Amino acid sequence: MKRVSIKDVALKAGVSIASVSYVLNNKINSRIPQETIDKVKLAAEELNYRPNNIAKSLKTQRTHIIGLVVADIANPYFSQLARIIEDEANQLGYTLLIGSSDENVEKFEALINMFADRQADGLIIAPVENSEKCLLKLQKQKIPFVLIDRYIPEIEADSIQINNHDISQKVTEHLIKEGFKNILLVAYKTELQHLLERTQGFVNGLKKHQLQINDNQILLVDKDYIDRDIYKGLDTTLNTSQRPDAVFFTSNKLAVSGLKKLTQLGLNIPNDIAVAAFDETEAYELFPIPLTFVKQPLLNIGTIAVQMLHKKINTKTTPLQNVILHAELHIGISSKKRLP
Amino acid sequence: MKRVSIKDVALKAGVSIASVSYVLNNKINSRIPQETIDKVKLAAEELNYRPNNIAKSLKTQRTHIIGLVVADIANPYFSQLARIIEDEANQLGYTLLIGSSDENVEKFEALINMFADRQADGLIIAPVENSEKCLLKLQKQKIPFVLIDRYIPEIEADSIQINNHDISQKVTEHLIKEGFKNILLVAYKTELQHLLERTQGFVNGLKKHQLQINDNQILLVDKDYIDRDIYKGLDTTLNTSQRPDAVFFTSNKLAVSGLKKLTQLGLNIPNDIAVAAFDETEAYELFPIPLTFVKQPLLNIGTIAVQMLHKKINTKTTPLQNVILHAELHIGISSKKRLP
DNA sequence: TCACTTTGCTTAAACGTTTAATCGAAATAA
DNA sequence: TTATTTCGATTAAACGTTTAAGCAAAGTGA
Repeated sequence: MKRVSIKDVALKAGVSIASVSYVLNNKINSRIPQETIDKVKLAAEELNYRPNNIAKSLKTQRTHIIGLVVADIANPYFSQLARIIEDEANQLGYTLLIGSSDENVEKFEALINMFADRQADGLIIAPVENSEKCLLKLQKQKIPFVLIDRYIPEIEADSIQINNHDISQKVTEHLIKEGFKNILLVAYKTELQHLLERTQGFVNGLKKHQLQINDNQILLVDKDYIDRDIYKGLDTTLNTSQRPDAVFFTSNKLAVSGLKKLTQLGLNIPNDIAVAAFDETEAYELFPIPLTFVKQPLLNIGTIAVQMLHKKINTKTTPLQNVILHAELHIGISSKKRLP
Repeated sequence: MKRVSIKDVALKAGVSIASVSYVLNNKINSRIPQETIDKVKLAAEELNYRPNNIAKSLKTQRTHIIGLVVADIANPYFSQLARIIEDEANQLGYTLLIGSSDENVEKFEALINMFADRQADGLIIAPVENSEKCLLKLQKQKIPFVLIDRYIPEIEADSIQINNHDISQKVTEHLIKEGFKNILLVAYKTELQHLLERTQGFVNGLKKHQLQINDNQILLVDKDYIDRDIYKGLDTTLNTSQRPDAVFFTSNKLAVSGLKKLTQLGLNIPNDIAVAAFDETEAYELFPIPLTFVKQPLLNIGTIAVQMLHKKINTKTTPLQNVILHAELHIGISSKKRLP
């Protein structure tokens, strides 16, 4: 039982395949009378015709596919974002292809190549470290893309970011205003710009309030050994004379790992140690007390990303756009100073 | 700057396009001498030739695309599973297309149609309620698929399930053995077979131990109003004379919502009320005490699903397979009887 | 009436592959 | 030498569309 093609419809309607194509695509320069239109549509209906997208794509050079490259689709941050992007993409007639890079350049490049080979109309990308050449190649190939979550200073590309520096400084100042003197920052060992900005925001927050920064006030964590590094780091730092009275985790995964450890240590939050975290995840909801966290505007990030990409796909020359969205600080109990 | 095609390679290598195709696909009936092979490969390399998958698909009727239909990619259960499936699919040379149905038949059917229109080689499907006709249609179209997580008794299809009934009965009996007398089951208001089996396992667990089941011992929740129904349900049931001393949540979302509520009510777990949950999610890790939960073999579900599908795609006549995998009961503190 | 435009529709090339069929030259066999 | 086989490669059709170009018939204006 073969698929029914435009040819079969043409035969049944008693017209040429060109006419069928024109009718079915509404490419009617007012040269096709209603009668023919009806004939064709009826035939298509009766044969239950479904257009062959592959043939269509071969001819039109459009696939109506958008590729999404995230670090890990199993990470709630990215899966929530992916869901938003999926909906918006479908809305605009695209199908979404998703790939996880694991923060690994080789995998990243393989994904990009795969999407390029599949001739995705455009890409939404959370770039990894050292992906500059790969992105440059993409630009050379004239495949439209927009960067999300992260951005690469060396690359002039459309992007959607959040105010990483400012919101981090805000978190820091919030903790300072609450009266915490010795805040520990837990961050990734990374060169990713958006994460460096979070650290910089922290540093500038301290500076602004004339607080000195000592060396072990920033705990750097290897992304591949989060639990190990955080457990060890917290163990040692909590035993120093300069024991921190607050911790600021700069990602959801760091926060989850850190909170587990603090709980295991039997520390009361915020009485023994205050906590602020980045991102929002279901996990925070089960923490015994409401957490203070930075809420990213995921809905905006996702929908704007798709819309920007859509525009780029359809009009070759769009001016470069670097959108900066604002994250919100949600203040819970975890960052409240204990009453003396 | 046009894409380089097989034609360009042929020209550069000084051979016909057929030869190029044969060489590049290793379709060599030992009729092509090494010299030509080298020539072609060199030319392809130098021109940086990338095959056009669309043209390839048009000709071969294979897309090397697998479609995955889940209820919601933002649900950790599905995003974890999706990640596993993505990796295994890539391993076998497929690209993964993901769609979320929101447990809605119309969206479900739209997704299936979209994947069919894109001529996915096969589908991995978590079917929704009332999707029978849609799945039958898929069978008629001879598109290979395997069902995961759920299954539809009316449809004879390949599937991968877990032992929902038995593991639920095991959870129930575990609670009974711990000494809990009045266990509340929190379940979805649904006809989905795998969820009914969880309830049935609970009922049979009680029966086996000669415990009677009274009406308000099962709290049915509308999936679209989880928080509302659970909050109200727990409020009322906790105020009855037959106050439950343990709760068994039959999904991760139900558990997260319920645990939030129990915490808000200031109840101590397990001293005031014991808890067991289904599925595994990051959120459980931040709950103050280790939870008792049912751990599904996600890695096996995902990899076996892809492998089964792969086999079905490549050999038209594979016997129907209904794999049943075993979930594990992880016993934490949340289901421990308080010492009297 | 004739020239020209409009209308309605068709023809045919093209998109980039795969692959069966074919073909000439060289090698082997008779 | 001639017939046959093998080797190495090519030709051309096909996959299912889109779309520029073309064409016959009808309509219009002078």
